[in-house]
Amino acid sequence: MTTATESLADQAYRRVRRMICTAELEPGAVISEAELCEQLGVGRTPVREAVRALAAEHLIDVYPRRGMFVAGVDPRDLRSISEVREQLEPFAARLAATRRDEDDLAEIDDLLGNLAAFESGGLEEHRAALMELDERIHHVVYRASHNSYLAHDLDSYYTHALRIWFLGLTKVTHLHQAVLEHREILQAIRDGDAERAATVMSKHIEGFEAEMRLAL
Amino acid sequence: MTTATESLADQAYRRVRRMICTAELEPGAVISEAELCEQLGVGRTPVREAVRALAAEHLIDVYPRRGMFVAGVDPRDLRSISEVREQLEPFAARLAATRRDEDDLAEIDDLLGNLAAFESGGLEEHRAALMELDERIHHVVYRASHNSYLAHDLDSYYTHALRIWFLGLTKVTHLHQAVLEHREILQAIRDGDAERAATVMSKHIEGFEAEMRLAL
DNA sequence: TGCCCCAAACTGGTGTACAAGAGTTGCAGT
DNA sequence: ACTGCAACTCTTGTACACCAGTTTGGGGCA
Repeated sequence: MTTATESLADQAYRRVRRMICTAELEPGAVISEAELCEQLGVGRTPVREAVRALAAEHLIDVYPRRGMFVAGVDPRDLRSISEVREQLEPFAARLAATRRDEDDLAEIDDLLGNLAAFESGGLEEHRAALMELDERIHHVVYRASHNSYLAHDLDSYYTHALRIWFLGLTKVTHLHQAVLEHREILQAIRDGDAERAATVMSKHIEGFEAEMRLAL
Repeated sequence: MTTATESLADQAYRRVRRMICTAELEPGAVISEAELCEQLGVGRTPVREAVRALAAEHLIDVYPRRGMFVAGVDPRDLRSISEVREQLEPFAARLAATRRDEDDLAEIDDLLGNLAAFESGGLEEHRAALMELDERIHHVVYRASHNSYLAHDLDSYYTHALRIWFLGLTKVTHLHQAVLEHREILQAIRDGDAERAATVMSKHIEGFEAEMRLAL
């Protein structure tokens, strides 16, 4: 073993971020360092580090000497986030279509296979699996863009989008259409069709915002 | 004083970031927590927090249990950063041209005045002042875009670009042209000419990358 | 003389104690 | 009954002590 034990701070960061973006910690909820400490079974330093990192991503609002709260999300935030994503996601898709290497293509083919399996079976009952698939698809695009700065930013935005998704998934319609779009994006990237990849990704992001706007 | 005492961690962050992007701390230099502690006169916690934040921005590479080093900068980084900036800066300029409010316009007029003063006088000897002006100009664009997420990301990229600028300013030519472009950008935003603002900003960013690529 | 191993020193990672500010609550005075 | 002040308590901010892992250099052995 290469002691692949990621630091407690990283673990804490991931767990808290997951709690926040799955709405297990609702917007406005108080974040108590002490509470997180015993909940995660670690000391204050890792918890503090995780919380600071989340604050830097605007997932937590910290009021010095008063308390820390899960950031609220209002339509303006949705608009701001979607605005940037509408620029960056299609751009990443365009880059991915021109730069994908063998590893990327292998991952893309694997994901296309998973998508096919989903399309034959029912969709609605596999919501969790579908969300995971969505995440994998977006991340392979980020990775295939071969621009680590872009990938990092898009990952951060994806987290925000995911949270909004969880908050507004009273009724998630158009799942089938979303799946189709994903397939089209992956195929375009695989085929090296940059323009089509960008166009479909653009529609995908815009559709997401429109749907979330209704649910919010 | 309104006891505007920002936390020691924030102060440390700013100071170290400045040290890095002015190349006072050269790429590859070791970052010693203990050394920074006595240098800044604060404890390890604020220093650690600052360093972690800088690591999150890719300005510092941290190898656990081995040491921390100022991140190197190679042409690939320049390309990656410029790629994203070429997307986001013109977009921000476009937004700014349509959303600027009274405060933004006041700041823009002030900056246009400063620019005029620079154009009449010599440029070369006021390098520091010109850089500060450049920073203020970019930041007013970010602010006028009225998208805090976009502004935050662009600020981070601006820091990287500034560092590259410092590293490669053996001979900074075309200063006059850069000043002209700045003026044109500000005027376009003031006039609400979104397309022109985006176009000029685009050229500005591309020109920056081309020049830095030569110097690197 | 060259190689290997062990130990010391330095690094960051973690936990905890203390300090300081903000909010709240209760008491006293009007 | 209401208002103002003061002390309390809960929060985060800071400093420091301790721990684990990595590096490195010196000494012993082949």
